[in-house]
Amino acid sequence: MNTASAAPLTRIQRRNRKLILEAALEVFSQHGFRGATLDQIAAEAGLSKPNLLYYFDNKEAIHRSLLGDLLDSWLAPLRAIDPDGEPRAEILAYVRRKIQMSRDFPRESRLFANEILQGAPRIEGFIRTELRALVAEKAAVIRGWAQAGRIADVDPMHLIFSIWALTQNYADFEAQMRMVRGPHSDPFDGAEDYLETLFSRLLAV
Amino acid sequence: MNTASAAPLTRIQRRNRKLILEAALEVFSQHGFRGATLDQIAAEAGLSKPNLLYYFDNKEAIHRSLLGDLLDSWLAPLRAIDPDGEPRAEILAYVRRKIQMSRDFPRESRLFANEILQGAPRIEGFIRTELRALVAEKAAVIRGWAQAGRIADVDPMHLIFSIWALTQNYADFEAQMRMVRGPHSDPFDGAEDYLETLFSRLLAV
DNA sequence: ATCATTCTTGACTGATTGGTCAACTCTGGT
DNA sequence: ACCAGAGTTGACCAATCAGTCAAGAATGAT
Repeated sequence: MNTASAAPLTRIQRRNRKLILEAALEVFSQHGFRGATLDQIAAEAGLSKPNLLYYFDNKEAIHRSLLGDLLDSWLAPLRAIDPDGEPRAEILAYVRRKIQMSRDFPRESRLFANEILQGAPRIEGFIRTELRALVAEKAAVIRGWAQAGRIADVDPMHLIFSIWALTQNYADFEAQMRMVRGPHSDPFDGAEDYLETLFSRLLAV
Repeated sequence: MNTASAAPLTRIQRRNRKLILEAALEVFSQHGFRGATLDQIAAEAGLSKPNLLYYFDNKEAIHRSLLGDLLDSWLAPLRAIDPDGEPRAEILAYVRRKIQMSRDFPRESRLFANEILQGAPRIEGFIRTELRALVAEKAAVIRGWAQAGRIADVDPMHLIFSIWALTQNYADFEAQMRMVRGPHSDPFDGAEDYLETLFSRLLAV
């Protein structure tokens, strides 16, 4: 039961791998890589620790598998920005996609945040190559829009970073928001409208 | 060498406590509470592990001491918002104070971020009481400004959260920004101007 | 110079960590 | 019903963890 082999997965393999990754996501996203333990993940998954290590080579392999799945879906919303689209609509749609990801996959967002806080040791390659290239490409698109006077003249890099910060914030700092706003509050309430207003006014010519 | 006693600190005590807290900040802010080890902190501080425990009761006492120092300075910039000041200037000054804190104390920001990501178990009390009360107070001030038509009509809660997200972002995700923007870049370059533009346009009536 | 106090640490402990292994049970094709 | 391979786990291991302790070294007031 090693890494990627050509053998087709059995029904049991599919079920247990999913159980493990689901449990690991819960634990890693809350405690980070070093703070998480295999015993905790095993307990959360309802499996024995040796059984975990039957499906994954070691602790890092589980973590790597989670990050791999995550990074794919992380690029998609940014990649979907259409250079030939209506500039303001494209950017606002990107904001909307990102905040929906924070709402639907908050633990994935926190897993990512934990990794960055630790200096991104395990995804440095991804960030320096794929993410960097994609950001450079889309920043050029946005710069073009600004120079053509179709949106306000803002620094594209800061714009992209601010979109990340504002959207992921709702997932990463959800605990704080709930505590500050009270027990019966949903941090996402009004978030989409607020961010649409914010970026609309920022980009208006 | 226990907790808070009335005894005055000696020269050696002051020096070593500072060494320990400095080292602990470095380690805790990168790995979180559970991911950090006393051996690591001891090595970073250049002291032996038993010596660490001569100055602090246990691992948690070191962490608590760091957070305690932090939370004091965390409230100050928000508290400084003057209800009788010029609304837009007050809010922009707050943004400026926050981003300067991110620039000057990035590790403190990451320590805080780590704590929130883990569900804020050790500062839940602080958030639910002091921070919550202060946020409610300042949100009321901002709401008053909006209703008086002195700034645009935005949700004060979302406004405050977005200021936190955008400013702390430069410290918490600094590693990612450096990797995306290249080796010779300073993430803070242009950040202050960008945020001033962003919030100016958001709040303009 | 004396000496009580403060400071320091090597050697330790029991608990927990990631990971192994041999023996076991279950599954599905025949 | 059989059985080869897939799946499972109790018992274990070495390493690391937070924390203890007794004994020694440095300090500073007299």
